[in-house]
Amino acid sequence: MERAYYVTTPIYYISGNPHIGHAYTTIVADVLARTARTYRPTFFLTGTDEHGQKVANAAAAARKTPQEWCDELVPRWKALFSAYHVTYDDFIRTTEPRHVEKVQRVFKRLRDSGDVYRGKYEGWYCVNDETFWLESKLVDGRCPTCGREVQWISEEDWFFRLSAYRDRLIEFYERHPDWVQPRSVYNEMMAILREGLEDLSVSRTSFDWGVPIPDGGVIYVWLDALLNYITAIGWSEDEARFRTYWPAQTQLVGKEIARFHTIIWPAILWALGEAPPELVFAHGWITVDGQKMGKSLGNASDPFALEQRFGADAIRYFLLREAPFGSDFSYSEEKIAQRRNSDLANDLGNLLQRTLAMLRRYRAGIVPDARNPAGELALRFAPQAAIVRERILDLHFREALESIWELVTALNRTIDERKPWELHKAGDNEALDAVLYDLCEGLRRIAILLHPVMPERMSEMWRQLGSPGRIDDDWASTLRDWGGLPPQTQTAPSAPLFPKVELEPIAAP
RNA sequence: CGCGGGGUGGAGCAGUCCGGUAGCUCGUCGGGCUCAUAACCCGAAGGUCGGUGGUUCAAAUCCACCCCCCGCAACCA
Repeated sequence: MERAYYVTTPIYYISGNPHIGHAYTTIVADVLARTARTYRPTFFLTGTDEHGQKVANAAAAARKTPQEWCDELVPRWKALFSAYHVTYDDFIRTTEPRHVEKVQRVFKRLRDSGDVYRGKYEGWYCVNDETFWLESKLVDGRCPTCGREVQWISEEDWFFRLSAYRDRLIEFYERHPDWVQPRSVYNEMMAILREGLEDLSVSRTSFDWGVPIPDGGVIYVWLDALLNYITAIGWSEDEARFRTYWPAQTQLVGKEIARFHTIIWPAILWALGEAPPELVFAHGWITVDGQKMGKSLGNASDPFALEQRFGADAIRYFLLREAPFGSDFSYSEEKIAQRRNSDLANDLGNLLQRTLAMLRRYRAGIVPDARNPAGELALRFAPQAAIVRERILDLHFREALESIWELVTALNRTIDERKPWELHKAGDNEALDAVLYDLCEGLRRIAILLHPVMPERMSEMWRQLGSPGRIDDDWASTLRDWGGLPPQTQTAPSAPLFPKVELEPIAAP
């Protein structure tokens, strides 16, 4: 048995409603988790980041307490993930006692070890970004990232000795050139490391919505937030469980928070005597028609509306198929519609339909007994499971889907070449049975391979094929022999898997 | 000297780190098929890989300079 697979998303900062970007990261993590579950123990964590001044401000503006505000918003995230068939194993909220008490324990431990010390901090602080800025970085006296006004803050703070870990970080980066991906982010982080690191202020006294420090103030929200990845799996509480999952295999983050996860996070872990995650992957952003998402673009990016229109599975497919994972990519409803119609309806859905139609017409919908493990298709499919799994877990989703689509095309081509209708007319039952069996078994395998990406629609495909067993069982058993679909299986054709959707009418110029 | 992303057949994109026949999807054109969601299969046309110079036997890929586009307007992943 391989070591457990632990995958995390960032925990989402709930200062507003979720949007498609939140869905994106979480869907990616779900695909990884579902794939990993087909062969090894897996744990998939997501959650919400609920402390900090920005949340306190948002709550105050809504005339609610911060806790009320969070309690009302969290269900929207859970509803979003549910709408997109996300199967997280745990959803952690940073306001939960199980998290808060461990964060305090971390703080105490770091204080005892000297990694956190008392010092005075003066500097410019951006409330919105929860970040201190050097005067030289300010743009016209404003925050260089968000353009808002910054405040001069002078306070006694606790500091994390981040600078002490710089050399170790550089060495670690050099020894593990793939630990931060994609390459562009690795290079950027390495540049930051070479420039030098300052110690990090890890306490706040100007507001109180955070994890309390015993002698006053609250813990800096980023320190609080980062720790979720270990508090959720029992750090300092359930040693066996913690050792099962840590270090995480894959931590997904957006590129704007890469620095926290690839510089501060490993340093904190080292200070605690723990190893850094094996991989931090910083993905790009979704843009709308090449522009950043914005209110002015209407509700186009409302993930609930998108789900209603195209279906969760089609969007999951689109997000993974459209662009190489890591880079920014432009999405539009038109592109989603095109992918859905072309790849899902025409290539895949239609393949299922035509196969089951022929089976019903020629064989009363019953799978014939004609397994041929040495046939061309069987050989073609044999190596694919391993390839697909490897590509997915390497986060090469597009390549994984392309290799599955080669199989879809192979089945469509098979129909054209072996012409079941002619075999039927000629009364060549043996050849007809053989091709029908190959098609059904091929489809069953495609359903299994695509299940992590499109869990709901592939379960429906599985049902129409009449396949016994679980679609999400261990691939080692479901994909072992060309013959997993038992002869005499009664198929159950029904409505098209992916009905075509109308393309958006082109707006008049 | 602000930061970042990008310029590859009509459109959208891979390939660039680790130089060696320029690939994919859509579209177009031609052909095939009739089982199927007017779907499917085969073939073809179409590219001086933003520009200039350099390194090299060989450059989309490495180096230098230059040009152009986009984002950095909070539903920030």
